[in-house]
Amino acid sequence: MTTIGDVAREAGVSRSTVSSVLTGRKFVTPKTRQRIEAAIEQLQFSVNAGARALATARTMTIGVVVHLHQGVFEPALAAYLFALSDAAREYGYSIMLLTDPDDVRAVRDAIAGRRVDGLILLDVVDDDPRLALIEAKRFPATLIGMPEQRHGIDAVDLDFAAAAAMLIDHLAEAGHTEVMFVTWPAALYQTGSTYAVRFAASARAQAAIRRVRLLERPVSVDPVAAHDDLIRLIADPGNPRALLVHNDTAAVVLPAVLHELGLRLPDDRSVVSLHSAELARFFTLDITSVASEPFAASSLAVTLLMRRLADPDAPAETRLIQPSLNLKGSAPGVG
Amino acid sequence: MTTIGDVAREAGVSRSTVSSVLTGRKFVTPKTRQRIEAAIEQLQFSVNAGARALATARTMTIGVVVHLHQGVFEPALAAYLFALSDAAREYGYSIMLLTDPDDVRAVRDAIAGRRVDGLILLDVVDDDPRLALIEAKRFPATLIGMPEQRHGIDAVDLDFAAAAAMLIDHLAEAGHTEVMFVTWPAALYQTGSTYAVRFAASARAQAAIRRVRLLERPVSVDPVAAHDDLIRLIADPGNPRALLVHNDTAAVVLPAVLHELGLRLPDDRSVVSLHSAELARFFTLDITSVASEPFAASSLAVTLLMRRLADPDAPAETRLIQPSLNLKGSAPGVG
DNA sequence: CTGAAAGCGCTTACAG
DNA sequence: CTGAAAGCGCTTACAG
Repeated sequence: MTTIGDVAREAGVSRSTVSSVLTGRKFVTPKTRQRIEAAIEQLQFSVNAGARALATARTMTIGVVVHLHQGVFEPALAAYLFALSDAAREYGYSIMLLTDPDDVRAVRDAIAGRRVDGLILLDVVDDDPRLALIEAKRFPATLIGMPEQRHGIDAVDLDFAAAAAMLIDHLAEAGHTEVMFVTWPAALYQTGSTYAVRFAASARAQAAIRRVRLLERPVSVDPVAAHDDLIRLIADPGNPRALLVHNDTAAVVLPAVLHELGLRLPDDRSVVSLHSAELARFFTLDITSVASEPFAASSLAVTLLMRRLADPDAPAETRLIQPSLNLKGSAPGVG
Repeated sequence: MTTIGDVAREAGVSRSTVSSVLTGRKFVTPKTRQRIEAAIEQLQFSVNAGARALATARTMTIGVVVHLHQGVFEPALAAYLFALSDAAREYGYSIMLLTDPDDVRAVRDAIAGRRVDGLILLDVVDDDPRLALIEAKRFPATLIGMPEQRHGIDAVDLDFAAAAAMLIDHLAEAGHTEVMFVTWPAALYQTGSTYAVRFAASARAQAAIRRVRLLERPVSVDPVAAHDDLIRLIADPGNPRALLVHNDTAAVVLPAVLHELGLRLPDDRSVVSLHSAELARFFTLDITSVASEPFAASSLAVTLLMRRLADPDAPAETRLIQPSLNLKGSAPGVG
């Protein structure tokens, strides 16, 4: 491999001068600069990122911690990863994937090994043990998710509370007084998955305000089991004909279930849902919904992290992304 | 941050001795080893991965190049990324995501910057310009995909030719003499996406052997457009009632299309498909199929790369993963 | 404006 | 078995 020393020799200057043109942080006369650039070109030189990282104490990489705990809808994650990588590249940063199933260890090792300048955490839960660790080390990080206790860490997320309220309103305005709330499995709420918890709490509150009776019905995230759950729930004449869905698998499986039961939207059932727009695209879901915003959330998360890297002492920021309602024909009528 | 020097001082030994216990490549007497380990524990020391990388010339990270070109079914990629990350971790390696839309630059920069020890390329195409680059630099890499010209680079992939033959056989044995081959958009074949090309070529060859007439019909990868394409194709009475599908979007959209047309499997149509098992799970696709094997392919790719890192001069390996037929009720009858 | 020197935090021959 | 020294490829004060 050719090093900065080779370039210096070729250009007949010192290594520091080469470094100056590399970093662009010092003025170099056009003449010698050109000689150096020619040498770089000729030797096909490119700086060793690791060596630079050691010298500058900046790795120019961001660790993305993905904890594939139960109930996470894996296909939706790709959108976040690509969006994060694209956003990071805008700032010259790369993404390192941190997928150790022991998520605390993933964070501890990443910080200890100094392989990344900062962390972005996906799937944050309430009482997330990783947060105290990050806080203690004062390590730059931003959360995608909004736990109750943020430990002074920057966080960004869709405003799930607003989303739930919007969807309840939509059903209420269509005249529904009873709604079946298709939820994630109970386990997900118990782990304290922040978006699930916030969405549910807000749905309940808004339902109370709108005098809508809300019947909560958990559905599996395993597609086959979800299918069976939904068949049972929807076929049960005792259950409301309006559905509020917050469960990606259920949203995906729902069209097939309705088909099997010979039901049509919005004539036989009214459905509103919260799911990712990408998902809706691929599954051609024709359901009035609020879309989660992987792209917006990811790019905002990177922005916050960059700000944090620039100013470690800035006050912690919390940013909620405003949801928007995506109207389809799945819920205009009264069930 | 605490360094190896702090540990050495604390334990009353030299830095090299600390390093010896860290790397485990030299014998250290149990007594001093214990002192050192105690110091490490007490100071919460952890080696700086970047510094080690510089000293050893091994970064312990693998670059995964993902080129999101048109026609790639994004949700399926997550499975590969997680599988790669898990497999890499088994060997102590991490994954760096390389998503520069300029895929040649992605590879060039990764190699030049020495940020990774090796590369894994997803979505390799025929005449892939990245391959010559890798070959020229003799950089360790393995392809997930099987281009005609492998440039001496290790490669692993599902045996798409065998898969196509299996599926054609299945339809032929059910008595079909005409099959509509639902393909990817023409553009994907033109870019030379190796799996698409190999699958199609083998499907044609096997169809000829089995005296099956194959009508190739491209379908969009955009869900909405795919839906319309399929409605049109399937509703056309001139088209065969047996379908061979190689297009993830089409496979996903198909159930809804059949539903809309009031058609049932296998009574009205026979369908076989090639798509990922993960996809089938999430979409509850009930279609006789050959599954692509993201997990097997990823873990084999990492294994090959590790072998390559250990022995840069080993002859190039090419590994095809044998597909298996996953029988569902979608195609037993004669259409 | 340019260069010599020290340093980033490790590892690895090489002496002893 | 342990330590002093050199080196990995950079950057960055500091002189000049």
